[in-house]
Amino acid sequence: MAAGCERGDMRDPANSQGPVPAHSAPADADAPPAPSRIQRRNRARILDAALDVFSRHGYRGATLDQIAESAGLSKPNILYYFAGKEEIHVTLLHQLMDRWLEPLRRLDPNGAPLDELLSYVRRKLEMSQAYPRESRLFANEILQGAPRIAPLLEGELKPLFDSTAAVIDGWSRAGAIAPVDARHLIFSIWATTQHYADFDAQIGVLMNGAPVSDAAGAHLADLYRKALTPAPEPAAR
Amino acid sequence: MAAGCERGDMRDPANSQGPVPAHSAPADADAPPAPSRIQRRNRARILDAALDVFSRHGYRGATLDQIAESAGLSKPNILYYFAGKEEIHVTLLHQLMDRWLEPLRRLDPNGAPLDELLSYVRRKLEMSQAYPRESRLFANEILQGAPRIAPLLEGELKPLFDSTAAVIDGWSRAGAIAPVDARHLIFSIWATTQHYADFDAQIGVLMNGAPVSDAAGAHLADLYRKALTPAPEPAAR
DNA sequence: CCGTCTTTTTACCATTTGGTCAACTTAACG
DNA sequence: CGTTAAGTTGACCAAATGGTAAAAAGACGG
Repeated sequence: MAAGCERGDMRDPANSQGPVPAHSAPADADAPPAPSRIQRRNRARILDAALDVFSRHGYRGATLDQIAESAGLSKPNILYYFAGKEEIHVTLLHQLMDRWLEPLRRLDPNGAPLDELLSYVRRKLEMSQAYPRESRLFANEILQGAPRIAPLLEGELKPLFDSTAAVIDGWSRAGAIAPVDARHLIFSIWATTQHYADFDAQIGVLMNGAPVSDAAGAHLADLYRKALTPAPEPAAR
Repeated sequence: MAAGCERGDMRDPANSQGPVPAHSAPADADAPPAPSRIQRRNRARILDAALDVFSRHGYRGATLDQIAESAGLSKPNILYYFAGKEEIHVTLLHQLMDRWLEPLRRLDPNGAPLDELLSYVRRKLEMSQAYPRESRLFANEILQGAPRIAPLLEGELKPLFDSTAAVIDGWSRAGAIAPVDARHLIFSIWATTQHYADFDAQIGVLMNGAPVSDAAGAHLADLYRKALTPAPEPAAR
């Protein structure tokens, strides 16, 4: 037990390198004393290296030595910045969740329903392609039963999921889009977009490594436009 | 260098417990001498336990001790039946690939295009729900860059993928289904169906653990029927 | 009941891994 | 420049892990 407790020690897994109050004036009482330039640089290096390693090998398969080498720091030095392996992982998951929810947050309940949903699909796909490591990190965590991210799913993702589903249900009932199961629609969007990041190795084999991005976007736009465009008047036959 | 080499030693990672030639008559020269009842039982136990553990923790995260305990055997006993951790994993991947390709093989080029594709979706979803551990095992392996399954992807999956895509392209060009990018359609089907197994932990949180199977099937049938039903005559209007 | 072959277990081992510690080096700043 | 705090490192540990050796315990035909 005991835990050394005399480290660089900027606990708080949530913050990462987000904008820290630069003004040192008002002295935020108990707030950690503003990370130095070196702290910011090294924490960023570590998190970047850890993202590489965790996203490729999962939590248990990743080692501190790998992270250290990839970050260009010694292992004890890494443990000077983070209390342990788990804290690094949790920090990454917090960062991730923020970025991950952004496309969903930007879905505007007052926008044009079909446009909003198709834009959401596009943003989600772009995000998967721009941040494949984050996507794989998330997939790894969920595959393993979400042991460390479950609270975030419950506390952050679920409320947003529920409210978005409610919006889509509203659109659906109003006839602005075709009748759909909003929740399963969202699952489908997540599945199809993240697939390009998570199953990248498989796609590489099957497509002979040819780039895939444009065709994927076109295909998904087509798929969801057809699924969501409301049927015209059920009149004639 | 060395390698004990005096074990129960039924190498050949491909076979697993498939039907072994029961007739001991013709003496297949170099074939292993037909596994005993105990061998079959214990190998099956080990593979089942290993499937549990590997599918939850990935290759590197799984330990022989976990597998041993879950199988109800001692660790050395497990190594009596398999040459090492990797051989167990590879054996599972071979089994998996067989089962995994079955729904795709059953897609009939001479059937009714729309029915064939919708049946394929249904079978794939049923398979994901009946064998979630296999789905997760596969996802884990691909997420990690397919280090051990790449040859199987190239040798078994890819030919089937290519020929199926060609069939679908044919249907599409003939106007029997709507115009689609066959390869990305297949990716979408894989993504949406396997999502229910692989992201089960997330879905559990978001759906409050309520059963999901029927709604998922209905939603996917609807999604792909809309995507694939050919547009009627572009005549009137 | 015996001898033989298969199966199982009881110790081990070498390596890896997450983590600690005390000493050393480098900024920061008056 | 010198002092103090921040940052870094080599040397260690204890536990876990994949794997081995050899003896013990069954299974089984004769």
